[in-house]
Amino acid sequence: MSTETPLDLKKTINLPKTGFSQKANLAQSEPARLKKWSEINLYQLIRQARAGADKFILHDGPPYANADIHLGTAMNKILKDFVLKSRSMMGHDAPYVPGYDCHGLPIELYVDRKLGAKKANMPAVAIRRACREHAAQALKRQTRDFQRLGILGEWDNPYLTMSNHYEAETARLFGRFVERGYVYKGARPVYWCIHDQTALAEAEVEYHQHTSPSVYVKFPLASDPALIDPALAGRKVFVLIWTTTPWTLPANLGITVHPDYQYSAFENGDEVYIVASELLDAVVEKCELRKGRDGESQPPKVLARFPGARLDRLECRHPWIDRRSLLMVGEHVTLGGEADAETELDVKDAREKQSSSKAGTGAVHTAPGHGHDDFVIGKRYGLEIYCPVDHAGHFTPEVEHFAGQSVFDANPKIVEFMRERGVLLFTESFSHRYPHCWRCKNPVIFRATPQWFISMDQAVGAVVETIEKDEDGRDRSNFTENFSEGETSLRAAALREIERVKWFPSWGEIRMRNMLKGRPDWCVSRQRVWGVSIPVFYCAKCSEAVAEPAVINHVADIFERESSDAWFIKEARELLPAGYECKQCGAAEWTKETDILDVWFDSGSSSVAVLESRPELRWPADVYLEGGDQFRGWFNSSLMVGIAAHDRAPYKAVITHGWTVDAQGKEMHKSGGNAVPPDEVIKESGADILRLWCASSNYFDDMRSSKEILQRVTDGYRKLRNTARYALGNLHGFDPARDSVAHEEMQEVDRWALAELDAVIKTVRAAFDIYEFHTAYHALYRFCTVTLSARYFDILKDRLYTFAPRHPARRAAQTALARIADALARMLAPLLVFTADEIWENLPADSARLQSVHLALLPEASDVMDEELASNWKRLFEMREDVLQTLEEARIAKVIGSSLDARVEIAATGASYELLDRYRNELRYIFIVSQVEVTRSDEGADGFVVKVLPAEGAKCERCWNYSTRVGESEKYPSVCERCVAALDEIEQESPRE
RNA sequence: CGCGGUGUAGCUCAAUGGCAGAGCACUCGAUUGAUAAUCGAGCGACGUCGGUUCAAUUCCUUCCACCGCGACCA
Repeated sequence: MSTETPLDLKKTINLPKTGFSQKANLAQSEPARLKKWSEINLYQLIRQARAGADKFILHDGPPYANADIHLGTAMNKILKDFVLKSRSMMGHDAPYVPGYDCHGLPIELYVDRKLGAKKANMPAVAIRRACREHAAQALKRQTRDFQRLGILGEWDNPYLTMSNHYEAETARLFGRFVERGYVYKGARPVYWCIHDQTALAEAEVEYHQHTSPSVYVKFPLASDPALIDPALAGRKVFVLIWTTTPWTLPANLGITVHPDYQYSAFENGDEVYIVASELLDAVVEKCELRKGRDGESQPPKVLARFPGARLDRLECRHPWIDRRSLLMVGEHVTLGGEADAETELDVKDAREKQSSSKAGTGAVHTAPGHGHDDFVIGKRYGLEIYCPVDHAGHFTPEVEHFAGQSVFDANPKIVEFMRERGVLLFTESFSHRYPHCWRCKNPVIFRATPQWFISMDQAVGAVVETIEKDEDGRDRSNFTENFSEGETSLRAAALREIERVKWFPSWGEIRMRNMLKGRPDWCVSRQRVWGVSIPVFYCAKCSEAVAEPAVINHVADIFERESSDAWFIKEARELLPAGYECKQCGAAEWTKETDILDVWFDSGSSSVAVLESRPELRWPADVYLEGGDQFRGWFNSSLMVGIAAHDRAPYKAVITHGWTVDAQGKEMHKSGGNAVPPDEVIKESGADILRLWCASSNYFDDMRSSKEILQRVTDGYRKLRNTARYALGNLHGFDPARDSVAHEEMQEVDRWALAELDAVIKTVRAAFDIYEFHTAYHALYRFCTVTLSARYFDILKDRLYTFAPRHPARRAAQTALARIADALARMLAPLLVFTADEIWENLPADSARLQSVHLALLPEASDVMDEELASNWKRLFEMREDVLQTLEEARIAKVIGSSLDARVEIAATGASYELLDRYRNELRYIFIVSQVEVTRSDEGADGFVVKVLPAEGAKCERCWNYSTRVGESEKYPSVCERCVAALDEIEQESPRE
């Protein structure tokens, strides 16, 4: 007892001690924690803990059940988990039912490829079975990966768009659209392979270089040319068009010009031609149109210039068919097509190429049955969607001169025919990129075929318009008449509803509105097998189509029991109500529609199919959260279905996130080497790192990810972890129930730290409230690094380490630490699900503590704000900056090493002096020096001057502070007066043997 | 080409019509009682051309770059 060694003194220091390891080892600890959560069924425990609370419904947008997850899908789900967990911790009952989008082309194509030639002999049901299996497998893998991210939800019972109930609901919702008169059947041009005789989806088309005949053709103006310009009165006027598909000319019904471009009418012989002014020279040169009225060569003489709008709704004649060709205006018109081989050339070549390769006249030949733009503008002008080409690519009999010929074979004949007729001005071979069939590699055509539509602009009224059917695409129904924007139209309702929705970020509404304003009718039919069949029947005798809600519901009930496979297995008769007869002709023989529904119709149905069928959910959802691509996708299709079902948007709020890009902001490509695969991050660093990355970035923008960025995130994680660890370590032996100190009895710095905590709590809660997780993260991170680590903890060390364990001042610090650690765990919980729970477990023993932090609520900020304390301490820390700077200078000058070697002398005046004087006895602890001397100086109104000297006295062996009183104690000769007192106290607390 | 978004230090984020803040990274230093830690100091930025204003990173405009959606490629 009399021979105390330094080692024994060291033992009287209260160093941090905790089971919370410095090294996270997340790759191992996370799976273990997941296992534990699964064993206690944490998701259900959370639901139970919030039973009866206000619900918060985040409705999951179903990812496509095809490939494995990538960074983007991981981020999407993590953000959803942030929302769910933060809302749950704000007291809501926030159930999560994840979903999967199972039908559709990508899976069918994948299965096609896998089946290869076998597919031809397989019935549709067998192909569907293969698709179903593929989807089931993919979603199983995705589920595993999503769970690994720490996302809690009903993973054992997700919603699948291919489940019986879902398919039945999808069919019923189609019936709902029918019931409300939105559904019609019409023609629409689609990619069509004349070799395979099938429609192709966009994804099945590939572009290759192709040589087509380029032709310049003159269309005689039928309207009075004086309507364009008086100078043209009485002249023979022609509009010049250019096309590389002469075979579409028999289907020409119009010519489109740009309303704002300038057009010129110029003389060639005794004729007058109209082209875009900008292309005048190029056309004249190409077609050699330099004849004056006298037949002599001359530069083109322009008779009039006018905007394209002047031509609107005038008429031309078809160059050889007795039919009008309507002049229309459209914004899609460009000045000249370009042979686009330049992408493969270098820039210099490309520039040269570009100027010489311009072709076109600024007046676009328009065949609504053979082009998408042509279709859209044709519809706007009420033109027929005319397609005199059959499924094999042959002209139908009504096409004079060319009937029965294949369109590509007819091309040169049409060119020759036009030359003979004198309507052809010029022709040449033209190489350009042209769509080809991905399977047979033949060039494809655009061809109007019958499709099912949902009208955006009117309730059509009649269930199905009677269409003039002649087997194959030559659909003569004219659904464009009486086209008016009704109050009850889907578009009007959608535009109304989006105003009621809260958009995060706010510009989402603008984007949605622009999208809704411009979108054409929704084509919901697909000529495929992997999806929900369009539940429509045709009378075998009179072709009457039956699309009745009652019949559709009858079919849906069968789907409910047997899935939509029933449509492919059963005869029409078995699917229809018993004894159903045709209302038109009384026959009872039926055929089934072979088209399936667009997958966007599937996923759009989810709000009704899921939210209304599960007791824990409700319609509408509080929030949808997806990437910006879903404005046109799921946000849109869900809105349509919501309106059809309930006249309401299915969501109260919509959150959108950006894309995951690389460090340069470029798109990530699997092959580009810049991709950040989530599974690798998890394996190397842990899911919490991935989650923290999501939390650290502003997801409203694109989210950059790279090695360096993840390294920064990992650094940040370590700082958070160490900060928590330090708090936990100093809570060793602290029992909050027994040892807590009342707020008034704490030191000011403790109360300051708790006030700072309150501020962070407010910031974090507010940020969570508006889904700004990065704001919360940065506030928490700043709190940990600056407030805690650099300031509070550093100041606290002396008190925590050297005071007797049960000293009230030490207990006060621990009381604050306990509150801080508890609050940190709660606030970090939505973001760092694993680590926060680990912190939670290592908090001081408390019998009332919940099993998991995820069962807890966010901390509340206390209402009391001590303004004076806050401003005093703000100023004190500003002064501290100056002191630290001066200390650094002294360190460089080798006056001191550690700051405890220093004595600080401050000469202050005015308010600075008042403040320093008031905290006179605290200053050495705040500045972490051994001695502080404050004196009043006379200079200036307010300010202070810092001087650093070596500390006086000797260094206390125990607390490392310098003191002139070291050695006063006989018992503890190497120790300062503070430590003598502390050691006496320790002695009393636990007398040594 | 159209619609929408973004552009602040190497990285991630702030703020603001009046000297642009933070943390990390980097450099240097201290410490060895948060130690594969901790503390300090230093370094470092408003994409571009104009305009409005006493004053612009902030408001308007041009252009550039990047991202998404859509259209085009006759």
